Order: sequence, then structure tokens, then C-alpha cells
Amino acid sequence: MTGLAPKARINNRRELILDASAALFVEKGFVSTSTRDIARATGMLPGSLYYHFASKEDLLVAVFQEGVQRISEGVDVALATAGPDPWVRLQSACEAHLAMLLGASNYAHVVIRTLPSDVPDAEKTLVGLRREYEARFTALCDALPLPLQVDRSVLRLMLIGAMNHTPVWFRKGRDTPAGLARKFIGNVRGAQACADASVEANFEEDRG
Amino acid sequence: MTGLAPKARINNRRELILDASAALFVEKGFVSTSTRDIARATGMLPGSLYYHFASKEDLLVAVFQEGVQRISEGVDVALATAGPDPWVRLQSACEAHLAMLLGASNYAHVVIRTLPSDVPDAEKTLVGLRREYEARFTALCDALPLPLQVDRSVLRLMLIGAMNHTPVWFRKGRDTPAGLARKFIGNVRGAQACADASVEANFEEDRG
DNA sequence: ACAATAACCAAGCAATCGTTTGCTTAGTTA
DNA sequence: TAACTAAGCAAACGATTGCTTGGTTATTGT
Repeated sequence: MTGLAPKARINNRRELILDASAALFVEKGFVSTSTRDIARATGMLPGSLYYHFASKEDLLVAVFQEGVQRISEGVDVALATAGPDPWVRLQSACEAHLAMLLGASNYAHVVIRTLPSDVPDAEKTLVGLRREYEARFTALCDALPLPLQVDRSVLRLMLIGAMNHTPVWFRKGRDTPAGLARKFIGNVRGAQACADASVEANFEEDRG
Repeated sequence: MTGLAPKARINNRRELILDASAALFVEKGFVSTSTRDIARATGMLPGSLYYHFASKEDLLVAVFQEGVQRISEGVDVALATAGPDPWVRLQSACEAHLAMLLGASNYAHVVIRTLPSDVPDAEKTLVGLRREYEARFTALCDALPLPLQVDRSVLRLMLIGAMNHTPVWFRKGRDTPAGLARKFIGNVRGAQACADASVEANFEEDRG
């Protein structure tokens, strides 16, 4: 009777709780979201949440984890069909990242909106999860054909900062994740752009 | 006896309260900072704060306002001695912005760390203040000699996003605001860099 | 049919929240 | 010295917070 895994009952509302929490965490932030808010959104009573999650912070960690997994999968899928060109690969990753961040999934948004230092007890966990994800961009930037004097680390952090700031100003309809990814990469291609300038003007248009 | 302005007593602790609040808002965020935290940090009792500020939100607005003013002044001063070159001017502005953000002044950090949507009642005020400041970068980016197809608005938002993300990863000693500004601008100079490549390799070193 | 348990409700706990109130003290002005 | 006020203390207000506890329902395997 090791019985750790709970047998799946028909209606497992765990996911419902996670969905509602993700939406609320995006809308009001973690600290400003009360367990009663979540309970109300799921049609339960506050205490009932604690059957599924040990604490409010555990709930955040679960949402955060799900967010990291989804955005990771999105990027990985994009990279799997991106071809060999380093710049195209980076742009594809950015497009997937932005699509997750600006699209319907609240989970990814929680990951970049939640400041780990706001949740001291879970800080290390969250930072670790995020770093694990961002390692993808480390690899992508290291693979770029860049002059030696370019600080790839700064380039990566620049891109990540720029992308994670988009939820503040993005307006659906005026921009698209694909369009932004193209402009972002275009802006940092730098010297490369001189050589092979308009080579992929057509590549950009068959997406988004 | 219109007497709206309070006569200055010797020890006006308003600034002390603002300083302590700014530090705490940076460390723990606005929502997670209690009025008791602020009171303890200033050596007062919680209620005494309300002699100086009508509400906790008003206190935030005051800190935010001070932050916007300081970072604006920093950028304006930098621009006043930056010369005519549009790229140099932009880089100087970025350097000043980063210096404020990563330096000793907590006020500037509050401005970029506080998500206005976390404070619904003061949201419009904060957004307005921030936009007024960021207008400087709109002008700077519009002045850049760029190919027509470059979206200056996205370039600006990219830079701002990248800069405002630096507090997350910046390590004093490993980087400097001036160094980062140089790298940031270098990364987005793009096609320009081909033409006048190493012209200002010496310009960068006499600062920071 | 029966025991087991997943899933939830109902109620309330102690702690903390932002804020208010009434009063005191120190300093200024007349 | 008397009137006034800036500044803050002491104490508590009602509301909200995350969470616990004990009981209830409904589904499940046997």
C-alpha cells in the first residue's frame, strides 16, 4: 500500500483551480489574489482548496511549473522544425515564446509576471525553474555567428528582457508574436544584416 | 490666512518616510510592504504615517513621482552634454537610465518595479507619469538614422524592456551601467555598425 | 451491500491588514 | 505668557488574510 498517487475520480477539479489561479495571478498578481478569490472563481469554498494544495504558495508553484512546461514545449516544438540557421532558430524560439506569453495561456504569463522575490519561501524553486527554461536561449545565442567582441550573455538578457516586457504594451491586432519576433531579431542582427540583408523577406510572411 | 503650505519645522520626517518606503517597495514590493513595516523602519508608529500621507497608495504615488523626477533629471543632464550624434545621445540616455536604476537610488527602481495594475486606484496616475518620462526615448529613437522599414516604436520598447529587466540579473562589479548601455546600443546599431564600425571605440572607455 | 476514500462544505481560528480616533508633546508665533 | 499648530503616540477599529478542523456527501472497488 504505497498508494501515493490518488486514483483519478471523474471530475478532478485540480485543473480548474489551476486555471482560475493562473488567470487571477495574471490579472491581480499573486500577493493581491486571495484564496477566497480563487475559491469564488472555481465555485468552491476557500477551505476546499486545501484538499488539493497544501498552501497558497504551493498553488503558485504548481501554476508556475505548468507555465514553464508549456512555454518550454512551445519553444521546443518550434525549434524542432526550424532548420539549421542560427538566426532563424533564435527567431523561431522568440516567436514561440511571445506566442505563449501574449496568447491565451495565462500560465506562461504567470511565469514572467511573478517576481520570485515576492514569494520568499518559494523563491529558489521559481528561479531554478526559470533558469532551466532560459538555458535554451543561452544555447541559441551561443550558436550565433557573431563577432568576438559581442557579449552573447548580454544579448540574450536583452532579448529576454524585451520579450518579457511585451505584455505591458502589446495590443492584439496591431502586432503579432511572429511580427514582433521578426522585428526583435532584425534589430539585433546587426552586422549580419549588411551581408545577407533581404534574403528571408519571404520567410517572414508565411507565418503568424 | 490662506495658509496651505505647512511651515517648515526643523525635522521634517516626510523625506525619511519616503526613503524608507522606497527601500521597502524595492525589496518586497508595494503590496507586500505593510504600513507597519514602514513605520518600524522610520521609528514611528503606524498611525503616525497618516499625518504625512492620506493613504498607503498616496505614499506610493509620492515615491513614484520622486522616482520619475530623479530618473528624468538624470537623463536630461546626460543629454545636455551628449553632443549631436543621435546614437551617442541614445546611448547616453540609456546609460543614465541604467545608472539610476542600478545605482543607489531606490526611487527609480520603484518606478520600474511597481506594476501599475497592482494598484488599481492609482493606476492611471502611475502610467501617466511613466509615459511622460518615456517620451524622451520616443524622441531619441525617432531621431535615429535608420532604414525606413525599421519600426522605431518597437526598437524603443525593446530597449526599455531590456533596460528595465537589468535589475533582475545585474551584478555590481561584473558590469557597469555605462558598459551595459554601450553593449545594448551596440547590439541594435545594426546596419550602421557596418559603415562606421570602430569609430568610437575610445569614446566608450572614458566613462563609467 | 459495504467499507473505503476522494472531494467538498460549514464554520471559524489567529494573525495581519489599512486606517481612525482621542490625546499629548514640542515648538512657533503673537 | 497665551494661543496655535506641527508632529506623533497609544490604542483600537472592522475587515481581510491564509489556513485548520470536523463533519458530510458521493463515488469507488470488492
